[in-house]
Amino acid sequence: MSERRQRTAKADPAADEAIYQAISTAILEGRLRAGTKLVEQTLAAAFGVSRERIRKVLQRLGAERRIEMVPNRGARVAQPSPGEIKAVYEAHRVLEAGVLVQLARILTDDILARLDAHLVEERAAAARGDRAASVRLSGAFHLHLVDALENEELSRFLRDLLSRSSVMVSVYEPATQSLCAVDEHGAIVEALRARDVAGAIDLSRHHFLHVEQRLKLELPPATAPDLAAIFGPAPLKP
Amino acid sequence: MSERRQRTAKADPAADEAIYQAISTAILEGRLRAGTKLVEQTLAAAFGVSRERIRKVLQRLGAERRIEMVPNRGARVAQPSPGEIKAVYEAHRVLEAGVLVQLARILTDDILARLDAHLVEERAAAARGDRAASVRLSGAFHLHLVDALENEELSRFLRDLLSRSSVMVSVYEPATQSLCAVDEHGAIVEALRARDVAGAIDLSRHHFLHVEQRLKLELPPATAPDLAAIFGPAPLKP
DNA sequence: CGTCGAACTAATGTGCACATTTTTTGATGC
DNA sequence: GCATCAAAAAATGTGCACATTAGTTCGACG
Repeated sequence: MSERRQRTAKADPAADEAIYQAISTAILEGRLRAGTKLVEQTLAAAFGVSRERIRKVLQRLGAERRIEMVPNRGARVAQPSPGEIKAVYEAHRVLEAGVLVQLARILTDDILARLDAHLVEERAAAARGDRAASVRLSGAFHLHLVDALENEELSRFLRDLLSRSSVMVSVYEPATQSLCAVDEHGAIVEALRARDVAGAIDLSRHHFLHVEQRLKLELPPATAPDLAAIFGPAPLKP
Repeated sequence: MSERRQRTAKADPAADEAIYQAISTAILEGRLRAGTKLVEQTLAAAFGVSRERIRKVLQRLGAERRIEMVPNRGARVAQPSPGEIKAVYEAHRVLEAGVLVQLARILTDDILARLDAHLVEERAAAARGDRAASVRLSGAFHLHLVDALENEELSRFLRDLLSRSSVMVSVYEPATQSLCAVDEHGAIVEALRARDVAGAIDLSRHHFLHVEQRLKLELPPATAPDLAAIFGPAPLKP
């Protein structure tokens, strides 16, 4: 009960993850606007940890292209250009085409059943107007497609793309988040069930084009220097 | 000319890259066997830099899955299981299927001309028996396919897969590296020229299956603890 | 009055010392 | 002789101090 603080943080691996999640969801939910400077010392004070801890988290976010890091100039929340956004969506579209080709080869009733179950869930969320769940499940549908291949590499890549496109949606369409029409998802599953690969790819392609169209590609300057009190005075020790 | 060493390394960004390249190529060329422990202090002494520099490089290699990092237990050269290797090749195959679908849509004479030029180069290397060039150009062919889409995300992902599969080849087939038959590459280009997407995908698929078959999937235990004198006493300051 | 420049401030990069954890070695008891 | 445990040695993780560099402000000169 002495005032003596222990010198080291006892090597707590959960703290890193907690800080990562906090910043990550703050970016996702738009509480940290695109272009906002992320000052290490400020974040360290906000979370009540040392600067090195923050530094590692920022490096990880930088590797995931969620934030942009310039040597000697710090880190900023990524502000993807319309071209980069287009590239991410195109990459997703191209990948899913390959996934559909392979999926048609190994398709089992079990996989179809899981996709159907997901569609039921997704339609239910849409029916009761649960927008948050709809957005989440909409992304999960595409994740289900790759996960069915049971390939860690492909799943990881898609997760990476999804996390980045989520940020983009929050950047370019803060209020009304675009979500995939459930009919389009259902149509893709039906084409798969009929082993119609070309049809499924076409549906997937138009599906993504719809999503891209729905994004209004206008750049809000929005580099308002927010204070890092977004995370509260001491979010880790409430 | 004084003996006084400056305290900091002047923030030399090239040093990090040099160390990264040195370790990277050492893994690639098999001088660092799979499973070899990479001790920070030993590497720091070998390169004549501080331990933190090494630490950053190892973290980068770990993010690329070139080495395996376990908390509190250090880093080892990645020793991918046969399952992981299969996953990487499958991921490459699935991705290339999607690439071929898109490539057929946007195909121009210019792209075909560049692919033809590459095939000429590749055949020349094979004809003169230049094994090293053949291996390099063989990987470059697949890189040319994605690069034709001019999508940074897809190119990055393929580069990642290629660097990992290169390691695997050096692990599982140290002496006679398998290389893609140039005829198969040429056949893919011909199918593309005829806009035969299904045919191109089939050719690509069988092409990868051939490569996979050529890899003898036997695990050499090979965790011989090599000394880090592989890099010489002071490779950065010869 | 505007512009260039130098000092000042603030933020990032890095080496170092120390704590913690893991691994090895040696000794003792069964 | 082998297994178990403890102590030592080694290796990793982390906070801190300081150097370096970008950004800012104030002053002087054209």
